[in-house]
Amino acid sequence: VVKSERPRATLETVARRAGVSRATASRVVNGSSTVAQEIRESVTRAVRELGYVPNTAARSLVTHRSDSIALVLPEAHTRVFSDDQFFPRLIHGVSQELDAADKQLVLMLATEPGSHRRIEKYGLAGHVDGIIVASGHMADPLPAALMGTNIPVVSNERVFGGADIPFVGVDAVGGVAAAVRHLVGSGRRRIAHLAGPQDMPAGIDRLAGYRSAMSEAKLRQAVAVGDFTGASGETAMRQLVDDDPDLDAVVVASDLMAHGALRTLRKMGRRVPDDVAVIGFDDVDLCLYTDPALTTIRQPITEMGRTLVRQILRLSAGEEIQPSLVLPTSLVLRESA
Amino acid sequence: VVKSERPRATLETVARRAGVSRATASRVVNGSSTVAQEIRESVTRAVRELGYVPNTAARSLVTHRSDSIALVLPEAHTRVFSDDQFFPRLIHGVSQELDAADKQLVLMLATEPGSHRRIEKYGLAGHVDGIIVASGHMADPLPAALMGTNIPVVSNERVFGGADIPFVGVDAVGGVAAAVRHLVGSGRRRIAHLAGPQDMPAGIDRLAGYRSAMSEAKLRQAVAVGDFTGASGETAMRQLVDDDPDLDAVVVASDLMAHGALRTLRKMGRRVPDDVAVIGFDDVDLCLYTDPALTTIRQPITEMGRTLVRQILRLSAGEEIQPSLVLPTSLVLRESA
DNA sequence: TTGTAAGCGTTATCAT
DNA sequence: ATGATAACGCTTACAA
Repeated sequence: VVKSERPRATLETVARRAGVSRATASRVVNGSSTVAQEIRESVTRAVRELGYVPNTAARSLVTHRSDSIALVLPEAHTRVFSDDQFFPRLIHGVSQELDAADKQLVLMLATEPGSHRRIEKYGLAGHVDGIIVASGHMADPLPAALMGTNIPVVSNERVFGGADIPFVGVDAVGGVAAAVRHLVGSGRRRIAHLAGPQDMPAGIDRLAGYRSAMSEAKLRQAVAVGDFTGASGETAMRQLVDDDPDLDAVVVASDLMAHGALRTLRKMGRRVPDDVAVIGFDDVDLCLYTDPALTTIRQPITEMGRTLVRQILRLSAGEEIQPSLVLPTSLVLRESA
Repeated sequence: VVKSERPRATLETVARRAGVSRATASRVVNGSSTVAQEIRESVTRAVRELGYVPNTAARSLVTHRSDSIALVLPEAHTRVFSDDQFFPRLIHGVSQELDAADKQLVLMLATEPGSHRRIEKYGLAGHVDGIIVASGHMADPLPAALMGTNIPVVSNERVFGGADIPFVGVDAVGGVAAAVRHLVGSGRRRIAHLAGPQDMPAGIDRLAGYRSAMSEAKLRQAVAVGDFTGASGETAMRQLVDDDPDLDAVVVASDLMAHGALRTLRKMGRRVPDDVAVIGFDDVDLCLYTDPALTTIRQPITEMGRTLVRQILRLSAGEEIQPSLVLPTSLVLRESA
């Protein structure tokens, strides 16, 4: 098969073939309403016959838009490349919505401080119409830096420190509180929390939800901190049991840690849920396969990705948006609680 | 804080400030060697002071390069959004290497046939300098279609049907064969294979490795087919045991399926590895946390991503490349075999 | 070694 | 409703 190296059709070619000016051809391509039906058709035909596709470089040179959105993910962030599926699900949602809007997705993994400058520069350069930053730790300098450039930015977490970036989050506080209430409702009283890192909103909010529901129920609080990994879940769980051998429930800040907690509980001879009820957070596939199947707090990651895109698109279109949107979480009941 | 809305610096601005022509400024920015030291410095200074960043649209309009590479992933592909980590790891490797080359990563999820045309068109439009397709099934029409456009394409799997696309794969055949030999070497004789889908190279090759090593060892073969998910691993394992209650080992085509197989074996009262040895494929995080920890065949996904990028970059630079590269797999011994 | 000037393929302004 | 024409910001012959 010989490749047909026929030079790519340009608007000029299309115009000539349709017997109109380049301007008119452009109007048709961009769906302007001020073009005669007849002419519109002949241009459309020329486009089809020539296999014309607009040159985006030329287009964005004049429109100052790129029709692409950057998604920036902190590479080092524990959760990103572990198997908690946050990353793939987020991308999935973002990609879906971007597709629908016919925009491109530019993915940037931020190796901690190294590529920050590169990303900032890229944003500045106007190569993208907007940036979605999936921030990890609070006080991550990147989001604020990005806000400095006058390109639209949204985040998946509220970010402290100077800039307040519009964000789309999930109601972790409410989710954990609901989980605690569920436990209280089923008679549990010595309910501990296996928390995530306290320098990330994801860790902080879940703890806050626990504290609020526990003090509301006037129960004594017990907290151990992990780093969202399975291994940390194992050790933190051991500590929790050592501190209070009579504990009868634990709400864990991630499913991976909950999985670790389950292992520890088995090793320590506690039956789940009979002796100790366990509730995770995230709702990853693994929940179905733990023994027993893990009750968990589900957060709608894919939906978050979609919403994030809708927000950044509005922003880049110059519209006003709500500074924050919080998506609901839900308790998924399985066997462990 | 008032945003300084000072218009973005252009090459013109830089040139004027440095007291040179636009052409010379361009030369400095692009690292041409034919510029006097002194001038180079003053331009560099102007660039810094003005915060100049080249406009890529303008640049690619004239150079016909975009300095970006597309990574196309089949969205529907079971493995992509399950938790086998193929997807994140591949992206990780791709991103790393692209960063190093200062190229952008454009991510496209291909909703099965829907967005194929869109992607093909995008490639055709020359918006990217090259495309990496992570093909799922063989006979996926997309890779071949992309080969039709004269933009460079590489894949992670060999693809049949017409076009032969340069690819970077992993030695699944050798990996599984090595696993079988390991089992034979430790005295196992009734070794079954829990295979993956037979319309994907990933499923086919692993089975081929099994068959080759088994016939070499002159052992009777037993195969059941799953779809790479944990649930399918459970049912296929049950079938395998029902067919041969005395089986003493199983090589599974994915860790997720192996996890399912482990559950079934426990339910059926088989001890692992005492009664039945189990070996998985992939080496996901989960392997450390199964009970017992899963021995598995590790494939270097991240490295594959990096290599894929190196190949596509060469191709887009007009260099010749080897039509195929196969990365080694390795057996990771844990407790299950 | 440096400058001049001609594009690259669009969109957008302004006439007509 | 349509057509000239001037940008958009850059690279690259070609001249000097």
